[in-house]
Amino acid sequence: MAKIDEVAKAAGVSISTVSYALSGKRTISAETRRRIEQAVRELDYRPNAGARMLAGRRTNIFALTEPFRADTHAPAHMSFVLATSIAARRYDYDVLLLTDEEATAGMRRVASSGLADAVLVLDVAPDDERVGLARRLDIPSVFIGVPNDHEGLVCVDLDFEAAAALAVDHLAAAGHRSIGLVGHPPGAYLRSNFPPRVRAGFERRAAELGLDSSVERPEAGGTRGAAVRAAVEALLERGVTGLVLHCDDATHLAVLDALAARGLSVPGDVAVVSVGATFDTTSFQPPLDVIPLIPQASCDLAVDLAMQSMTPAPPAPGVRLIAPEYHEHGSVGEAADGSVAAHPPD
Amino acid sequence: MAKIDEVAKAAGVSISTVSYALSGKRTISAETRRRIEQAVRELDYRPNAGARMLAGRRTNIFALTEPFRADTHAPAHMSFVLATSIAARRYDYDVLLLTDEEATAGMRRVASSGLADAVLVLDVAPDDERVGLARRLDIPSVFIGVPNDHEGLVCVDLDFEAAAALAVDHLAAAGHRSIGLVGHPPGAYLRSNFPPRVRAGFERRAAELGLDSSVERPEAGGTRGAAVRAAVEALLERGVTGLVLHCDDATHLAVLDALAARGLSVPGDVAVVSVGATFDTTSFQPPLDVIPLIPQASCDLAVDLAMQSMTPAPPAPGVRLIAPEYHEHGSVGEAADGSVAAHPPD
DNA sequence: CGATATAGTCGAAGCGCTTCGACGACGAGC
DNA sequence: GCTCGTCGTCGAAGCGCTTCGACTATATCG
Repeated sequence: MAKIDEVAKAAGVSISTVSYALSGKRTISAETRRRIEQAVRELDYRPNAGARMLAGRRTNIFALTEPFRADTHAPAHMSFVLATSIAARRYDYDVLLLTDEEATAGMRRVASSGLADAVLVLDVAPDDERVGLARRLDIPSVFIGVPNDHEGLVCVDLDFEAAAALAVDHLAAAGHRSIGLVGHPPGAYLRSNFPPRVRAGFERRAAELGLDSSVERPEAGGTRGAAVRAAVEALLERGVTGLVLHCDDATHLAVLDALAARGLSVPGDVAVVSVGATFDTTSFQPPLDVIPLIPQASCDLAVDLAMQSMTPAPPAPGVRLIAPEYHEHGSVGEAADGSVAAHPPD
Repeated sequence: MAKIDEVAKAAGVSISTVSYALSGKRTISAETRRRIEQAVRELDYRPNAGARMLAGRRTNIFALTEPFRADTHAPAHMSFVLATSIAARRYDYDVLLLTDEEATAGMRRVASSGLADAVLVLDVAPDDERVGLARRLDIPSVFIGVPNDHEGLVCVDLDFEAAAALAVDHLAAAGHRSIGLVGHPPGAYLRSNFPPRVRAGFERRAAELGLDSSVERPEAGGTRGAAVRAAVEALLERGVTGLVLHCDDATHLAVLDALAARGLSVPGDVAVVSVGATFDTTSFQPPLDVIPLIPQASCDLAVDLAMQSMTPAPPAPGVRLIAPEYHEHGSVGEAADGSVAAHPPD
């Protein structure tokens, strides 16, 4: 717990010189800097956080609001929290966690007590109460996810619509004329911002290409995949030969099981593409083509934007969509009827 | 962003009176307090965090170190993070998250820069590098989990040994003479502190009661429960009629599937007890008896101890084990051979 | 009834840092 | 040779709060 005056004394310079050497905000001679750095090392000096906040008007802390509701899909959300935390550390920022009811109230508290320099908003609902609050806050915020009303906000996310459209493109290019989407349960469409966007992208592109399309949104868990099985049955009965999966890993498994139970092979009889997965789709049997949701991509960008928000030239409000990437793993084959269209785009 | 001097002026008192009224550290007349509180409300005053830290030598922040490694079981760990955060808020404390590589290095950084008042250590490995560091830190720490070498540390956890023993007691009381443990995969016994404790409690009590006992530790995931099925087969071949489950939810499902596939019913043919689950075991088919791991219990106690660590009378180092509780849901029946022992111990 | 305790309030001294303005030294330009 | 600008450094003024000691007014006691 050495203090800056001890460093100054050890290096034979004044307190302000130490401060400038450490912050780099004024030029310091190489020799002086060397002596200061050595003193810092020898004394294991680390500036006091409170003093730094008070004098520097900067906390080096991001508040991360992530409700962690009971129905939150833990693995995906944990990935985002982790990715945010890692991204923040690149700029020497720490992450303060606001969960549960405090996810909203804490934003106000933390902002007006000057505990954080910016707020990162996770697990964004379509109609999120943190939207209005963010506009009123006197520190910047960045949303990872896109609420319905996002005017004036800085948002970052995978382009889920484009991702779904890209999946449809690949199925269409392989000759599939009737395709199905296995989506999240209906409840998720109210609580989360992205399931509706996947669905919209899926249906729009299918319509543009003149494909038959259907959507099923089975409840996950429950009686051991029965709902998923029923959903798959329903899609197959409508003649679907290409499947887009936007759901959790257990539902992925259940879909593959249901297909196997019907004696259908992937990609022989049915083509399958996973969209927006944060988990590894290559460990399924068979490995699945995927347009992944990469937390690191969103979180890195979000943190960059948060940093920029604190400069004199903050980023313009608006939605930054990350372009989807298609990863082939062999789960999409030519449609059985042979009426194959052109090659997959790109 | 009103400041304390504005509150003082609005209430017609001095700055120090406002401070004392807000902290309660000196007596303030009812009338004065009323005027101050009103001014605080009208100005929406909130003390500046940095100034408070600097002057008060207290951050109102707990550092929470939780590595979130790649193989971390997300739902369980998220529950602990959430429970800790909620418990901390009860004392007006915020939680700063240290993940990944920073889980260790961040402890040192946060402690010596005075960014946190105490450290809460999650996801404790048997041989955890944070143990040595915690001893050297100049702020207190509380471990949620018990490392092998815990001398001088304050630790909190479910009494996993007693929990496993309690499960064995119930199986024995129902007349089961040959019992099996389905534990976490072998790797988890190195990374986590509690699987070995469950195993030890299981084997010790089985030996004390003169039961035949076997342990299987199937790899989870992978080829769709094949390892779990094999483990169950192996146990059944050894004549096991009572099963203790200490594993993730997917493995629970796989075990029940494997039993069903053999045409065995629960509790008719096989008795099943789940130990240390953080998930709901009543949604299985059938609902399972359980000795749950309740994150809230551990985290509340941990936060209480952390608070007490900052008083002039810190808690004595040592392991605080939380007594296990048995919840009956009908998955344990009398053993088939009829040689039933006494009733389950309370 | 004077000595003493107690309640209620205030002023001022920090807490450890950042940053502004100033100043000396020195090289460049005229 | 003198002025000017730049580089490197320093002193000191805060940042907004907590807390110590002191002071007044009132209550308590022998």
